[in-house]
Amino acid sequence: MMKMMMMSSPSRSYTYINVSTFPPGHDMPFSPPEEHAKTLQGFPSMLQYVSHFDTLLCEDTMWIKRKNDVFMDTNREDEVLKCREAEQDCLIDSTAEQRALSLSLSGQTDMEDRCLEQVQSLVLKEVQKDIMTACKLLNITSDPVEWSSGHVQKWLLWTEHLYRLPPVGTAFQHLSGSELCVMSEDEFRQRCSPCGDVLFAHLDIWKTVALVKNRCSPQTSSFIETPDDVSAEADWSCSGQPIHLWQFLQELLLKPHNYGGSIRWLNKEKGVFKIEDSAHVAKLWGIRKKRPAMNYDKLSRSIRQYYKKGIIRKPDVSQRLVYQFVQPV
DNA sequence: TAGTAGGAGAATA
DNA sequence: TATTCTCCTACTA
Repeated sequence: MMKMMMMSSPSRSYTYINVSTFPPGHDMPFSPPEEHAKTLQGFPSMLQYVSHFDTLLCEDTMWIKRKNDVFMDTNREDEVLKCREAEQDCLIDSTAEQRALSLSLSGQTDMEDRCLEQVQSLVLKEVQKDIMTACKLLNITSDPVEWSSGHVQKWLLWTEHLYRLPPVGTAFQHLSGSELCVMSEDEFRQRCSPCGDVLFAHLDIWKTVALVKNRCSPQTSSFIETPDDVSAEADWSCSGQPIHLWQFLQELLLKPHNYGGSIRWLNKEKGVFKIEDSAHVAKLWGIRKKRPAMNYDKLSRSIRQYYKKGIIRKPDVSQRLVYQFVQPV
């Protein structure tokens, strides 16, 4: 697993998962090495540094670094619990070893490697899900090598908005995905000094996942898609159908760890949702539909068109920015 | 000021 | 042709 995750880049590779919380008592004053801070520039503020597993713990993100090779984070509750359990086990075992002074250093390393592999497996699954969602929303393939220059621009805009990066402008204009993929981190920095390294890291995640996916057949892989995931992927990667606004909103709502700050359920059973960041949701919709002039005024007008069609309505008690799917999701 | 509501015509797939 | 975009006016919180 470790080898597979390292293969994508000649320098190093990254993957990530978001973690909303972390077990109390494991917090340590944050003092990341300089190269970590550099690589993590543009991501959520880093608050703490946990040395076990060489883990960087941020406000809502856990970054795990191992031998300069892998970054990870997650915020799915179930994955978080498993990550915690895996890490807790290692912490407990590690303490016992120190007290007993009976296990060799190599044995401890093996155990840590096993735990790390468990976490990595969860991480990769999570990353794949996120990438599938992004592909569906952007209507692009998951392998950056296959992207046209238009796809590259969509991905750049998307990443820029998702991670609140400074505008990339025309730094990567007219570049195809294959051209983008052979560029070094230095070239990224030269083209886009404020966030080139961050974009390089994100592209590297996509490249890594595409590489792992291509190398592992569904029969032999322990972490590639479940049957449901496969059908979901087929649905988004091959359909090419224009997406409707109500579908787009539902997809954002299905990824609360990515878009919870912009749109969230108030009552999922009744289909009631609230747009928290109207400008951001409109921007995302504009990117998806290649309508750079999209704003909330226009998006809300489109939502109101659904009133007559019986797709979306205002809830019984009308509130600003709150809507309700007539057919609960 | 920002959001809501809806009419009307244009653009797009 | 259906859907969405765009622009508009009027109104509300």
